[in-house]
Amino acid sequence: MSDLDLIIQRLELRGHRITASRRRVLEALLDAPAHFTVDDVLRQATDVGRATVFRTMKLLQDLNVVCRVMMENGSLHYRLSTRGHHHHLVCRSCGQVADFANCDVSSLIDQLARSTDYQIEGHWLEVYGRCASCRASEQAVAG
Amino acid sequence: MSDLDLIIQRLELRGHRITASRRRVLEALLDAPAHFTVDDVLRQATDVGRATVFRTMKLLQDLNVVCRVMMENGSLHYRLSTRGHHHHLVCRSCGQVADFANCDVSSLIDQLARSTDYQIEGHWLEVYGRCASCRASEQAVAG
DNA sequence: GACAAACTGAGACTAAGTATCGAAATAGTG
DNA sequence: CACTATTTCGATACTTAGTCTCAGTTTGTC
Repeated sequence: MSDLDLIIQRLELRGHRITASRRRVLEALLDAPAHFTVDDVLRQATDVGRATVFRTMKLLQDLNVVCRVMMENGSLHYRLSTRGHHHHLVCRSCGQVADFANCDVSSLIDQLARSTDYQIEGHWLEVYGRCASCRASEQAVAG
Repeated sequence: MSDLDLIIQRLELRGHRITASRRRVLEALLDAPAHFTVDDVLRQATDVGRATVFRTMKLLQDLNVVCRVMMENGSLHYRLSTRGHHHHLVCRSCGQVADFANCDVSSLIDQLARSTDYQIEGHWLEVYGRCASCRASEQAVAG
């Protein structure tokens, strides 16, 4: 079963209708690079209205089909989300985004809950840096 | 020396001019609640142009006078930043924002650097939950 | 006070997203 | 297949957050 079919199944299970527009948006997503903006989808999914693309993106977020990545400049990009809860590691040079799920924020969270008396219910973590290959090529130039 | 004077000193040290508009923006900030939007500042700092308020806010971010808090709905608020590097703990009920700096993300970061071969240079962490007093009042209603 | 550089406000513009609403498509039922 | 309730659609106007431009003003400095 293709990725497209799997997502469609997920939509159906939740009682959402499978329309031509949604199909076109999904095809655009699956065809997009690792992360993209709503505008990219708009350009790709021809003849789908602006509002519909935004609506569909929001729906897909609710269904955990896509997630948002906050870029360092504050702009939000989207990305197909594979796992459930995870975080992003964004390369400042090439923009590559890697997921990581083995996040041990939980011990931090526990400690924080104790010291602040908050009941902690969620968190958002984005990490920025430089990936191995970008570091390598920079070193080549510098040296 | 007042908070205002301290910030003005910081501006001067970096070679920025002290203008009437900047003064008005600063007064508005210092008078604002714990977190606020640019619009709040605009309303408060009368006769300062939109563009100037945005420019000043950006400048103050660079100088670490204010920092941004990402609310759970994705909107950005601003807040006077006391410490250097810190994170936010946002209460979902009352919107109160607490800082925490004793963040032990560093061990997570080290581990992540090893496993991904990224050179990690920055991170952004926001934590959401419910503060003690909101929990107490909810329990009172429920029970 | 003169001067260059920094800064300003007005307003047009962009980007990202929401609201409205009549029209069209869909899923389920007979 | 036809019917119908409901969902979804697209166009468009609007909002929010922020940027850009540019002529005019203010500042710090000499």
